Amino acid sequence: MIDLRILRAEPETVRASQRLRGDDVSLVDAALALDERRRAALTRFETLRAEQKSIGRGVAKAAGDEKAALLARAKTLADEVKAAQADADAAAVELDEVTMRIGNLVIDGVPAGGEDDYVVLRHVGTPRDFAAEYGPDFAVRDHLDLGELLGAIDTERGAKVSGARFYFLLGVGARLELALLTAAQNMAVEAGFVPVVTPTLVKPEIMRGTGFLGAHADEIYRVDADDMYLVGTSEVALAGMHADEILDLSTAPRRYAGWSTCYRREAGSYGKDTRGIIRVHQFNKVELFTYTSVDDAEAEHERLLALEERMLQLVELPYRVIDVAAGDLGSSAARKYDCEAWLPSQQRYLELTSTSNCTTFQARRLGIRERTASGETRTAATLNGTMATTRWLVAMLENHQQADGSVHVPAGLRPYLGGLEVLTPVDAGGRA
RNA sequence: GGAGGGCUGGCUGAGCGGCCGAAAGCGACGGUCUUGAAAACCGUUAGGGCGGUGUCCCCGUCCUCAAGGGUUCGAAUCCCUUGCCCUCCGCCA
Repeated sequence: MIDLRILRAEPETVRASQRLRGDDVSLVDAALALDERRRAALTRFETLRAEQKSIGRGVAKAAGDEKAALLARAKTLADEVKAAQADADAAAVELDEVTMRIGNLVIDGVPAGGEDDYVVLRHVGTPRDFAAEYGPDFAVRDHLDLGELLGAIDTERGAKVSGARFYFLLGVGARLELALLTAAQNMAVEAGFVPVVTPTLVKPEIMRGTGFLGAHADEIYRVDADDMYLVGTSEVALAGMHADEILDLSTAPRRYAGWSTCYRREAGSYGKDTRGIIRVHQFNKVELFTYTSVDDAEAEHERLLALEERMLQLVELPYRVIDVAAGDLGSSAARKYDCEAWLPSQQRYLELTSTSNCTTFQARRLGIRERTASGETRTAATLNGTMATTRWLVAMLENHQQADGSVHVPAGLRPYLGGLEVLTPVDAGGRA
């Protein structure tokens, strides 16, 4: 939710942001008009209510005729107050409906446009030239071929048990995922993040508060019998953790590294990435989440990005960093950086991390505030970023494959795999 | 699943339907005392909306005692509904 005070004080800033996002600019003026109406209705109600309270106090002290007269006046006032309150409430609801549809204020420098208008900030690492290494006839294996050779991924049985977009990770697949996530959480802990294992079922108000019931409502699994939602990321639980709290962020931000399973319906992506485990209904993720003061938010965003990049470098993946365009930010983010790893089998980049600076947008709706040094309260800023996910296995298998179908294990992960240096194909028996 | 109990300020915990946004204690913060600290003593201490003058300090007013309805001139206090928490029993792990 955007700040109404900014909307009133600098409507042109908000309009410009809406324009950059390609969103409806007229919402700004609609909100301003409704705000005007709401404040007028509120003043009317308050005036009447103040009189009612004052007369009410008089009733208690008065007696006889005087009391009767006051009671008569109070009776008519009671109805007027009730009506005025209904007016003010209705105006507030209408205003809320409109302001909820306005996206977060985009930060200066974010590229305009939609999904394809991102700006590439840098490339790190170099994609391998398999033809040069193994000869022109070498056929690059995709992650599913490799995963099956290694006895690491079984999508057929995943489908048998749970349907399309489900899978089993087994053998070195299971070990590799645990190694990756453990390494990620350890790196985050060393950087000062508190490790957390979060709930994955949350109440409606938390899901709504984090903004995931808006445009992305179709993506979310709902457990009907209990009116709960399965989270698509631990960001939901981590943001909800301090809802309606006033935090002391004066000495340091609150930093968490949440480990959770994530669930996504992938409604709307029929036929897209259907092979393997690129796009699945269930996966695991270590997510960075920071509560900080709004002044520090942009610097923290750079820190999160730097940590993500360190993790990508630990597992030796070639990647690029993009500054996501305004129209592709989603309503909460004021800026978003994605890291995309090279995917040899498809000759394209695949998103592995995404870090968003939500400034005060998410925190305002969740009632997350901080106590400033001068003792005042103000809305905190929240940021999140991906430290590692199951999807990383896709890029790791493909980029680290060798001619015989074995897969090189990055040195940084070996401590988590008992020193294992190479994942080697199993014979047919390994899968059966 | 069955039976009870309960939701009040950072915490504990009072609160006859009418100066109750709320006693008291703890904690926190400031001060006195002290070489310093502790103790003691004094003081301050919920959040938010709107308006005003002001604009690094205030003033007025309204809302909030789990949420939403209702009764009443007036609700933290009475009634209803919902949610959540706790205890005991049963069942399952």
